[in-house]
Amino acid sequence: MLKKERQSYILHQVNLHNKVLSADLSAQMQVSDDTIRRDLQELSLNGMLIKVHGGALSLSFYNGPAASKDIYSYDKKRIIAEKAVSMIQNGMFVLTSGGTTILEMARALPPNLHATFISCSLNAVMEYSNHPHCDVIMIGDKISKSSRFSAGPEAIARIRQLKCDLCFLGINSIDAVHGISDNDWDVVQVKKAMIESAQKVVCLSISEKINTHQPIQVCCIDKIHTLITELSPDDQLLRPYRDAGIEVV
Amino acid sequence: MLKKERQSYILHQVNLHNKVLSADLSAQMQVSDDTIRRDLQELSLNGMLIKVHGGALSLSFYNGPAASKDIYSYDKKRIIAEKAVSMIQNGMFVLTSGGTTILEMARALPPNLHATFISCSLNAVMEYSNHPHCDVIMIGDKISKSSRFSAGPEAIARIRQLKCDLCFLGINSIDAVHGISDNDWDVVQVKKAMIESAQKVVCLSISEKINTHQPIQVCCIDKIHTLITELSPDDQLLRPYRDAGIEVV
DNA sequence: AATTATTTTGCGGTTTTATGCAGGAAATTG
DNA sequence: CAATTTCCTGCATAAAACCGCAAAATAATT
Repeated sequence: MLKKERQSYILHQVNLHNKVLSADLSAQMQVSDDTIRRDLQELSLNGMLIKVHGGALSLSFYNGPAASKDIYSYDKKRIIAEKAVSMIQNGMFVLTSGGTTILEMARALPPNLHATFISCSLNAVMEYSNHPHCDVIMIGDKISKSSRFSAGPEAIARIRQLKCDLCFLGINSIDAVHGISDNDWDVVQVKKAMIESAQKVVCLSISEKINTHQPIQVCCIDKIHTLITELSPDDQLLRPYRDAGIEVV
Repeated sequence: MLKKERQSYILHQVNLHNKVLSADLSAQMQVSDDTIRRDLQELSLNGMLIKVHGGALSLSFYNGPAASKDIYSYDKKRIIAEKAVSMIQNGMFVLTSGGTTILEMARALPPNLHATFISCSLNAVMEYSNHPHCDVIMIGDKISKSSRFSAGPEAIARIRQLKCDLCFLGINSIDAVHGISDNDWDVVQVKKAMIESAQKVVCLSISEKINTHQPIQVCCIDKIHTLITELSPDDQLLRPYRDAGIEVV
């Protein structure tokens, strides 16, 4: 097993479980404690994790999920949110995923809007339920803890019964070849169902995520009607998507 | 369990409850008193909390004026929560309502418990989802905004499909004649369904609510198996309930 | 291809850290 | 003020971290 390989496995484990024990790792990969210790040291030096006596902790353990980075992209998300809310009309049924961009949208809803929001995300539903007039429907199922999201066959079955006007997806990766992709199996299943249950699919993404891809495909690009980023609609980066017939806002 | 992990758990608990007892912590995490004491000492040195004889207080206790009022009934709810969690065994399926007493119970769950919690309450589900091992299932439906609760026929239908080991209800009123009653139609419908879907129904209530009633009946008293209050089980106030054959804890 | 340089790894011995335990001091409670 | 609980100090122990070195694996060079 290569050093790089080992370290990426360690990172994977640490981000998955929020912690790792040196002893576990050395047993799992059949290398000496010293090797693991040196790996953790190196990763810690590069700011990939936090080393502690006996093992290591993920960064999110201290700063909360990537605190500083989020504050940085807050403005961008705000711009996206403003563009998104302008698409929502009174009386509409709106299906949404979770994620920080969607939360920003939920906060940007005009107080006099009368619409119905449907979501699997605990955080999003919480936010929607602060709204004075909008109705909110929570889709239930087993909660996927990392993302605070109902995921499972029950949830998917419920979504399938719907046909909403709009579907807003906060996305992790989009790419003209691979379409939308993500790294969480459960989330992908739910998003797939949401896409099928809406007249119009709108993707929200900060420009950093444009032209990247992740292991699991959500859908190919022709299922998407609209793409919202913080950039100007005629930005060069968005050219491939305009050419593919997507409305870029 | 890593030292930092433990300390972060302590901090979490302190900020949640505004206070912690060393004895509770050492029991919950199965380490010696000394370890906890040293942790508290260290955290106190770093200004993360305020150490006092027997435990620690959150900083907001001194800084923020908010705390002291809550502390009074907090203690009662904490006692109730402790009694309630002791009824939960590994592997059980537990149906719960929402409300502050239930939230307190969710926070008091021992970290090593493995159980499945099912609820309609957004707040409760949020709290359960912080637990490292327990599974959490959200029942979905239209959100009743005032109480942040899924309520409606869909939710009731889902609950009807279950047969759980335990049902914990946080209740607003109980009375030997009228049984349990409440003042929110939607909440009552859901609670009714929950009662029918559990082997054992446990009511949690602070003593102030004993012998009071509200407009809408949830169920009559013989549906209840156990009543938990902050009082001693042989308190005079609870006599009528003991006589009615309810296990009073 | 052979050899040299560089990196990576494992091992023995030492130091540090984390934790529990025992006994006495201090604090809290009734 | 007596009894119980909690706190502190020092000590013991086991685990983890560290250090230096040599073997092994990899990469680079001739």
